[in-house]
Amino acid sequence: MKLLELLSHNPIFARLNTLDKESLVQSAITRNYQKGEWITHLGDIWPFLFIVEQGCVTPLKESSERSLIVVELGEGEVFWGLSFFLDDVPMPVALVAQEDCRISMWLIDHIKPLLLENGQMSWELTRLMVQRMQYASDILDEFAFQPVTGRLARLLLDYFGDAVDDYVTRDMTLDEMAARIGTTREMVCRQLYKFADQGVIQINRTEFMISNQERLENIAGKI
Amino acid sequence: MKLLELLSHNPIFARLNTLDKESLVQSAITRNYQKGEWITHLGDIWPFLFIVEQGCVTPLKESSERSLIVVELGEGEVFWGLSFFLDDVPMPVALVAQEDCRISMWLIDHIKPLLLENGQMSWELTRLMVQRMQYASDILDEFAFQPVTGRLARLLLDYFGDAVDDYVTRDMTLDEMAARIGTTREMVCRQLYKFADQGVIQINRTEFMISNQERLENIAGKI
DNA sequence: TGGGGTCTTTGCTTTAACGCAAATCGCCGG
DNA sequence: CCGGCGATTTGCGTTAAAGCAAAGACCCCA
Repeated sequence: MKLLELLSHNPIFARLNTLDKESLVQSAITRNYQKGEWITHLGDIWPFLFIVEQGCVTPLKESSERSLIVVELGEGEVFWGLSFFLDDVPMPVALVAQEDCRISMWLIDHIKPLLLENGQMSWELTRLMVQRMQYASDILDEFAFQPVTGRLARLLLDYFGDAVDDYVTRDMTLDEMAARIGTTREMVCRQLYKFADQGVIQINRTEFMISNQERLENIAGKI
Repeated sequence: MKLLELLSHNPIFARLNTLDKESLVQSAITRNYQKGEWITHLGDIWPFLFIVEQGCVTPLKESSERSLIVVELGEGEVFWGLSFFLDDVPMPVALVAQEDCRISMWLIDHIKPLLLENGQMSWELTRLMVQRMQYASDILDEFAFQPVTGRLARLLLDYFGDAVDDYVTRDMTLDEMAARIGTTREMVCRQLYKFADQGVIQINRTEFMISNQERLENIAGKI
């Protein structure tokens, strides 16, 4: 989809008049990234707001040992570096291209005037932020109250939701699952086979299915 | 401090004209709460934005077993229920009066027109949200990457920062510390005495001091 | 001054999570 | 078809965290 069209479909930009939108298209810095490429690193001062034009970007947290995939940003989704809004605040996540992708980004100077002029745009941005907070809050809940078992159950439901009573290929590596729930590949593997022993899922080296969705939800939902 | 004065000192409301501010004071719902009283519960639909007039409010997360104190809101600080912005989204935290306190709150109808009219106000609200996100992100970092040891070290530094080489009374219970770092009172107690064994802090039943700040920061900072 | 209630401390036990290393499997290119 | 590479699986040992229970210590108030 073309950038102008993407903007028109995004709640934040949709209500802008055509002139403003076209001016945004003009001032956008558009870049392509290859799968696995780093768009920016954790700790960088990266004062941009961007929209994913194509592909998929994942913000991820990193420590010396492990990394944690926080979310996936697909086509049309908007994200920002904190220093877009607050001077000199470093990125709390790195941004990595999950697949080949293209993003368009802006510096504050091109966006702020629009926000100040346009109450509806500010309002929609605020709402997006509230949604993100809700999401972050859910993640924190899981880490604070749920053991690995529960977090993995939730991941399986979210990611393999259409594998209920139906084999699908395992298209996420153990390492990736581990990164999404904050543990190690070995733990994930063991826990998967423990689920299998309990009859909740069926699994082999390459395929996977959920055989007892209700029970899996039960394991995931004990918050 | 009087409500009007508080508004004038808060970045979000400061730039409003006097008339708008006075109208806000008029439309505010002001309530007093006693220490320990619940302002709202987790999961409630609570569509208010509020400012703390007096005292201290703590948002806290709860599961069946444990609770987690996320932050403290002191005089002049602003907070909101998610359903202030997004219909029917439940509270991700409960709100409890940490001390006797008074808060003034508004429904969306009294605030949204101001936000739409007043770009500067929207902008400041957005900035506040970004700050809160940064804070939330730090908390998540700790839970994802730091063991109890590290989280406790950080808490001691944040909360007893002025107890460096100087005894202070232990004015936070073990249960409260545990709730702030997501563990149990026994763990906190044991870990405190482990720190003492290592010479990092000194502690007895009623008093406490940090005897080796640098080392404590080192323990806290291994992210 | 004594008793109840709350908070702290500690020993013991159990469980969850982790780390390392070896074995195994599946796939891809030659 | 073979070899190699990366991903998966599993066994084993270790550490971190939690749970339970009992023993102290402190404070408040009658």
